[in-house]
Amino acid sequence: MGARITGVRRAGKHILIDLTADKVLEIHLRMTGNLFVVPDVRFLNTTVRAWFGFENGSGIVFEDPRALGKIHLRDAGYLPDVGPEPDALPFERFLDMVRAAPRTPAKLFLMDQGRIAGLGNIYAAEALFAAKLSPVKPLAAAKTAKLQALHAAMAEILQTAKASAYLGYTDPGHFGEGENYPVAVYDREGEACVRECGRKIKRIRQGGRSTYYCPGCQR
DNA sequence: ACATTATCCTGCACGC
DNA sequence: TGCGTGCAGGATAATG
Repeated sequence: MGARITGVRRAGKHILIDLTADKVLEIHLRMTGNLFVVPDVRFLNTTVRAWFGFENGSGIVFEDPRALGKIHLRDAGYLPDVGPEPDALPFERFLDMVRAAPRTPAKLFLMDQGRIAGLGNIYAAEALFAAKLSPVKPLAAAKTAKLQALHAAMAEILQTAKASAYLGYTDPGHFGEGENYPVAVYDREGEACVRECGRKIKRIRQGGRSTYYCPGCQR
C-alpha cells in the first residue's frame, strides 16, 4: 500500500503500528500469534497468516498456528477499548474499580480488559495466588492489605511476563523452552501448593475457562 | 439488564 | 495403531 511505519506502540494486548496516510495497523496476537522480522518474505511457512513486505524484500511476518489472532487497519487516532495497565494504575483508582464491582468474582474482574489491561487466564490466576485471594469471591469483600498485595502482584507478574512469555514461540513453530513464566498454580491441578500449606491445587470453571487456585491459602 | 454459553481455530493429550 | 473426543487460549456474538 506504499505506507511507511512511523511508530510502534502497545496498549494492553494490542500492538499498534502507526503508518503514514493516517492509518494504524492493529495486531492482536491472542494465544499463539507471533510477529517476526524476516530477511526474505519469499520463504514463508504454512502457519503464516499475513505478511508485510518492505521495499528491500524483507518484511514482517504474522505467524499464528491456531489462527485466532486479529489484524485490523484503523484510522489514525484509534485506541483499543482497554483500561490502564497495572503499573499505570494508582492503588486508589484500583480501589474505586473494586468498589464499583461488588458482585463480580475476582478472577473475572481481573480478566476484563476494559477494566485493567494485560491479565489473561494464566496471569490472573497467578496474581490471585500471590495475593492469597479467592478467585470466586468479589474483591470488594477482601481486606485492604490483600488488595494492596494484589495490586503489586499484577504489576510484578506482567513485568516478569514481558521478559519471559509463558507460551511464547522462540522460533516459528517451536515452543519456547527454559524461558517460560514460572507458574505457581496455573495448570497444576492436583499438585501440592508451592507454599506447602498442605493442600492440593484445585481446578474449577469460571466464565467457560479453567481457574486454578489453592483452597488452603486463597480465601 | 444481567449472566452464561457458543464461536472462532488448530494441535495435542487422552481413552478405547 | 488409529480414531474420536475434548480442551487450551482471548474476545465477541448469541443465547438464556
